[in-house]
Amino acid sequence: MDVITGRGTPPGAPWPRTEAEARAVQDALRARVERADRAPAPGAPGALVTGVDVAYDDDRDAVAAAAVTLDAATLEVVEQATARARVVFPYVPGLLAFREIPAAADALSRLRQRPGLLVCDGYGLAHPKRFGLASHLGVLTGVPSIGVAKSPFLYRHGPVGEERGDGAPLLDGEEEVGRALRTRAGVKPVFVSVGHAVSLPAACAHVLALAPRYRLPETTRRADTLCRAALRAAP
DNA sequence: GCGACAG
DNA sequence: ATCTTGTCGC
Repeated sequence: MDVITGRGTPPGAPWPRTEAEARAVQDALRARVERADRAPAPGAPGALVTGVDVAYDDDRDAVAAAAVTLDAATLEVVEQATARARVVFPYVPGLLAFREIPAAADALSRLRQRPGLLVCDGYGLAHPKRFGLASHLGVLTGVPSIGVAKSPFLYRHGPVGEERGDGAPLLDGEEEVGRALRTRAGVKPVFVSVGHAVSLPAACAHVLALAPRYRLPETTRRADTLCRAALRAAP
């Protein structure tokens, strides 16, 4: 698919190397997040949903990314791609995108079909600058995106019902920035936030449709397994 | 200034 | 993210 980042670097400007440069990029791109929902309906037959994940080996300075596209209705794999690269940015809370996107965009660019939705590991609008990894990847590709995280990051939430589908607002003070969503009865919830061109209710519906059995969406499970395999594949 | 902090 | 075995439970 077409990724305007080409091999992972935005056109015109080199990838940020310092925290200050990275924060400036977030400030510049945040206005490009679309609010209107143009993602396919959750579980829509034939709709394509792509999970993206990245694995690291800091000792070998290596990263591997994977993009796995599933049919939204059957959750079967339609196509998948991987990419390997060097670590270009350290992990800094709030700047995760600058560490993950170069390799992730490379893997995405190797997909033949453009998906209707991207599912990222981490957050979108639930971010200090309201521009987390999911929003960043959504804006760069133009594809609607959501973020599904495994921990609440900087945010708080009230009690979440014990049944699958129960949820509670993720709050930054008074502002709702996402949702703690139970995908499996009695299991720790996941933390969903809007990335780009998707509403929060729709994002939650997508997550539930993508996670019929396990805590995490099948998209992220598949992408996680694949990028780990790709990392150890080529020493 | 110090601690917390998606992956 | 990653270092790591067995074990409890559906």
